[in-house]
Amino acid sequence: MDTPKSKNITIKNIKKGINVKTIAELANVSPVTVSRILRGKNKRITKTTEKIKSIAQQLGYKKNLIARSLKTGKSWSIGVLISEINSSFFPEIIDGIESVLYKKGYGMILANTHENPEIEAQGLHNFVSRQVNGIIISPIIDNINEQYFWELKQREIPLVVIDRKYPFVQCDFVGVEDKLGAKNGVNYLIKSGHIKIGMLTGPLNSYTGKERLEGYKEALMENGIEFKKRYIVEGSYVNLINIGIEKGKELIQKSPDITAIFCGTDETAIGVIKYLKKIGKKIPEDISILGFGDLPIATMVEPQLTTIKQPLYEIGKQAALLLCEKIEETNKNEKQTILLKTELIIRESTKKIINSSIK
Amino acid sequence: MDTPKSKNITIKNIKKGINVKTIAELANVSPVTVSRILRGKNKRITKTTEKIKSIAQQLGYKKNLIARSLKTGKSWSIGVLISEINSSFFPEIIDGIESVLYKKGYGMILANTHENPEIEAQGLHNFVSRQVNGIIISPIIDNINEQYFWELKQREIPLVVIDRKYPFVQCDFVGVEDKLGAKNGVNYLIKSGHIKIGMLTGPLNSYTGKERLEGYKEALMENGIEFKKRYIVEGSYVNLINIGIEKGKELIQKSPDITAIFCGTDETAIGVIKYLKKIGKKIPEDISILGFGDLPIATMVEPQLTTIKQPLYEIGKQAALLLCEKIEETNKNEKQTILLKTELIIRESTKKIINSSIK
DNA sequence: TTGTATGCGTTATCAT
DNA sequence: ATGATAACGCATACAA
Repeated sequence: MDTPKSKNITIKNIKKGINVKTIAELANVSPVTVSRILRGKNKRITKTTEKIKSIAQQLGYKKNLIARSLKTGKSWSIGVLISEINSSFFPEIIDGIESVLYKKGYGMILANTHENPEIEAQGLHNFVSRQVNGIIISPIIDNINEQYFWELKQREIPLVVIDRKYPFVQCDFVGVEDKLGAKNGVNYLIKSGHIKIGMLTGPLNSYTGKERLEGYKEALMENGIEFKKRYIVEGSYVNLINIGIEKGKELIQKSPDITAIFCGTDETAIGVIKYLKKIGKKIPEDISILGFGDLPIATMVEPQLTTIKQPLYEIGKQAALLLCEKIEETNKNEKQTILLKTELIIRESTKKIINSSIK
Repeated sequence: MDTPKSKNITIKNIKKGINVKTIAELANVSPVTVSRILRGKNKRITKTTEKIKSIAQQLGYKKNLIARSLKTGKSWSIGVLISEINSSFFPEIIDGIESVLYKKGYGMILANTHENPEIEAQGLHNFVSRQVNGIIISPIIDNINEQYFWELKQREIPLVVIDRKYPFVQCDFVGVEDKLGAKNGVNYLIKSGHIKIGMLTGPLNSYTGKERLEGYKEALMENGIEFKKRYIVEGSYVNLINIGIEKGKELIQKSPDITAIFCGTDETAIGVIKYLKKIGKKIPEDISILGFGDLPIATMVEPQLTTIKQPLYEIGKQAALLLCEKIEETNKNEKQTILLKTELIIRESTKKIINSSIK
């Protein structure tokens, strides 16, 4: 290895201030040459090539991505804005997102809105300030930050929306077939002999809440079953277990005749089961329970939950892939909607009934 | 509002290229003045102050944090490196971290090692490249990236380790009183009359796995109960439910006489319960089960889990606060270790026994 | 292949 | 309070 000729490089520089200039001085070449060689822009390997690589290695040189970003206009970072990291829903999506971004070399800046519109606005603002090359967002339910989407468009920052489709703006979207999934699930209940089927919906000001209710309605309609409002109770997406307990109670008291309940999420389903057990009902013997999501807990509880599986990891992966295509401009399509398939997972919380009045 | 005098600002500039220079030209001042005013460095409010703020507002100017970082040497970003985002453990910690960082104005760059040492090394490398001002890390179990810690020290990048203490390097650490928590839990079992207490440990090459086993041993010792190797089975930190089922079986077959099992995590506890139920055992009547963690699932399963609560959100919060102190140099202390208190949460999976041979 | 000149957007410094 | 100059670290364009 070369012993670099003594120059006026201070200890301090060696410890934390190693840059192309430092290396250039030590190697007696210009900074540009160092930059080129370290980026592999020179094809032939010469003495200088090796010398410079060796020095960089010894000094622990790491490229300054901030400086590179400023020069090249590409930050290699992606903003991910979700509503609640501390949930059983988003972490798997983030895992999927990160798996793609990591491979492509993008860094992920994560922010959490807690369903607060001001924080959402601030988060998007920060992303712009940080010059992100793209954004993945799961908008808050009461999406009132419409102007921000427009602004991102003006700045030509690609945006992919996940989970909750934004109703008023055309955008790239990745989600699941909420409506069809719900419909298939309820169809299964109907085929199992259930007619009086209750539903504990998600919040009906949310995309997924509405879609899943639609699916429920469609399944009833296609089977000639009348839709009754008293079989419906609206839930929310916070404090899910307790919502399940409360609203499950409300539903049963309003409509004690139901033989099955379709719940908008696995967690509310678990809450409902908790309540039903408490009042002495047996699941699925007395009442069948159908969840939505297939979260890990679905197999931990008893009875194990029959539910509609959402491919969370895949949502994240597809969203990140789509975003990268938009960034790299390899995908010139107009705004597109990717709906991933759901899958009905039949476990223990649902049961066929035979003595149905119609059957 | 001022109508800015017509200058040669193109539409394209207005859309995405608004910077201090653009605003300066429109306001007939120098870029420096714009910069100062937008940063609030001028105390007196003059016509120009308002004029510039108004123009910036109208044009949707957002500061370029990349450029500012390069100039000021402060990136306002923090790297967070964890082993598995898709778990019931880290998301809450991240929530705690983010709550602090958001308030202070730092962005969070998140990366996921999946317990892979190469990805961990790469992740730290990326953080350095991105000029992060600090790092929070939960190291992989077989921590072989020791040189990286040294390198970060050389670069004077503050580092806070969470959850898994790094054994060979002195570092700032935030975790919980694993040993004491485990000891208190096992003490509770002993006070409830249990003597033959099995343990399904975490991986014993991990800090937490070792500490919790230590706590178990100490509790036995202090109560004059002999430690028996055949009461111990080693688990891992992946695929936890199945590990619980498998290793629970192994433990019961090895030592059918045990009346209680202390599990290294809530999830393995749930796995163990699953297995025990399958072979017809009743919980807690036949065997008491004690978990560790108090994850949300602890109250969803049946019986609800008696467990040792780890304050996850608080771990994240304290780690972020400590990191910020180190960055802002308001905390000049040597490397410090913060151990948060655990809490024994008594629920339904444990029971007193009376016909103990000693009692 | 190598080097010179220049600029990315911002701010620190020094002067006015 | 304002402005002129320079610099952060890197990479592009052009010339040699």
